[in-house]
Amino acid sequence: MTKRKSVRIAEETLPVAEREPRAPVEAIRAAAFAQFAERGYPVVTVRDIMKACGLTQGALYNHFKSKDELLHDIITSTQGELERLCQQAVAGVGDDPRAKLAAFVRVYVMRHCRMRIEALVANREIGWLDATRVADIRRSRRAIRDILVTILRQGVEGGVFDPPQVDGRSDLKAIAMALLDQCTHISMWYGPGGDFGEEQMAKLYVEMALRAVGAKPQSV
Amino acid sequence: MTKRKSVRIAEETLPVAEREPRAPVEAIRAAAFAQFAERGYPVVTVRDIMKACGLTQGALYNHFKSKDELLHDIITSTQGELERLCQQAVAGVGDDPRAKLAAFVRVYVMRHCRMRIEALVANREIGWLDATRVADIRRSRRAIRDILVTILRQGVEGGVFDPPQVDGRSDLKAIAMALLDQCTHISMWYGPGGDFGEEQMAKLYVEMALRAVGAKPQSV
DNA sequence: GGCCAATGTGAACGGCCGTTCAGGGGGCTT
DNA sequence: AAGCCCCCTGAACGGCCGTTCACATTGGCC
Repeated sequence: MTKRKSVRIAEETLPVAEREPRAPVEAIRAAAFAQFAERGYPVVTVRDIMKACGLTQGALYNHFKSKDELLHDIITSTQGELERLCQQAVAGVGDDPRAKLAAFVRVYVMRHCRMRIEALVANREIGWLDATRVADIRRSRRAIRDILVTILRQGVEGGVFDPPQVDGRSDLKAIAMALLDQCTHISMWYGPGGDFGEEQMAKLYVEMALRAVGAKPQSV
Repeated sequence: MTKRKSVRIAEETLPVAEREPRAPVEAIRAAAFAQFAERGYPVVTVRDIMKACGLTQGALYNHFKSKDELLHDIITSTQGELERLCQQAVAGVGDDPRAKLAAFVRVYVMRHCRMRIEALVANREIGWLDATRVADIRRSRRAIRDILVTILRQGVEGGVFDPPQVDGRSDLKAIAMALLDQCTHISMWYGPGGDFGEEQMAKLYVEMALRAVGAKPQSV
C-alpha cells in the first residue's frame, strides 16, 4: 500500500521540481541553510527565506515556531550527526588508543571537508541562538571533546602516548582542544580545488595528531 | 610647552572620568569594541554604542563615516599589531628555522591568550565588512600565513624539518593553516582560570608545532 | 568682543524587522 | 455532500534600523 492514493497520469510528465516537491518544511530548511551560509543569520530575513522557496513570510510559522527555532533545527541536525559519527568511529576500531585517535581524526576531518558548509554554519551561527538552545549544542560539543580526552588519557596510561609536558604536567584538555580546533576550522578555508583531496587531508591530520600526542610507533 | 593653555585649578579636583575624558573617538572605539565582543556587530546599534559613552547617535558621524568604518577601524588596529608582532618575532631570533618557528608560535599564542577578546572580535566580525574593507584584512592574514609557510620551507630545505607526507608529497600551506587554526582559536575557549597560564600555553603549542613539522632535536 | 571650527543634540526620514491573524481554498474522510 | 484539517496569503502591528540635518554649544584665536 503506497501512501499516495491515486497517481495522476499527468504527474509523470511534469518537471521533477513540480512533480514531487519536497515537503515544504524540507524546502524551508534547505533555503534557510543556503542563505545563512552565504550571508549570516542576523541579516537573512524571514521574507528572504520564504521567497527563496516560493512562499510568503507567514507560511514559515506553519512549520517552525520562530526564526530562532529554524536555526536551532538546522544546527542540531548537523551537530547530532557529527556526534554520532565520532562515537561510531572510536567504537568500531578495537582498543588501541592510537587506532582510536586515528579513526576519530580521520572521520572528523573527512566530515569537515565534505560537509564544510554545514560545519561552517553550525560553528559560526551558534551564537545567535537563545540561551536554552545554545546550551543544547554546547553539550554535544563537550561530549565530542570528552571522547577525545578519554582517548588521550587511555593512551597516556597505556604508555603509548607521550604528550608534551610543561613544568612536568600535561594538559590533555588543552591538547584535545588544539586538535579539534585545527580540524574544525578546515571548514573555513578548505576547498576542493586545493592540492590535497579529502582523503589526503585526513591522512595529513591523522599524522599530525599522532605526532602531537607523541604516539609510539605501532607494532604491526 | 604643554598643549593645554591654562590648567584650571578646579580641574584637579574633578572626578577622573570628567577631568580628563579620553578623546571622544577613543571612547567610541572602546564602547563599540566591548559591545561587538559581547553581542556581535549586526545586533549592536549605533544608539547602543553612543549611549554607552554618554552621547547620542548623531555624534558618531563626527568621528566615523559609518558603522562599517568603525568596525574596520577596530579590526584593522588589532590585525595590524598582530602582523607587526609576527614579523618582529621571526626577525629577531637568528636563522635556525626551529628557533623561528618557536618564536613565531610563542608570540602568536601569547597574543591570543592575552588579547583573546580583541582576537575574537577580529576573527568573528570580519565577515560583516563590505568587500573592499574585508580584502584589506585578508591581505594581512595571508601575509602572516606566508611568514609561517616560509619558515616551514626553509626548515625542509635545510633538513631540520620532516613534515608529514601523504602519497610522497607534503602540503606546507595546509600544515601552516592547521598550526594557525589551532593557535588562533585558543581565543574561543581559553580563560585565565584554566590549568595553564599564558606562558605555559605558549610552551605547549610550541612543542606541538615542533612535533607536527618533525623538527630534529636542536643541537645545543 | 567677534569669529570660526569642532562637536553634540534629537527630531525626522525611509525602510525593514519578526510575528500575528483573519480569511480563503484544496483535498481527504465520512 | 458536508465537514475538517492543513496550509498559504498578505495586510497589519509595533518597533527598531543607519543615516541626515538644522540647530545649539563650546573654547581657542584674532
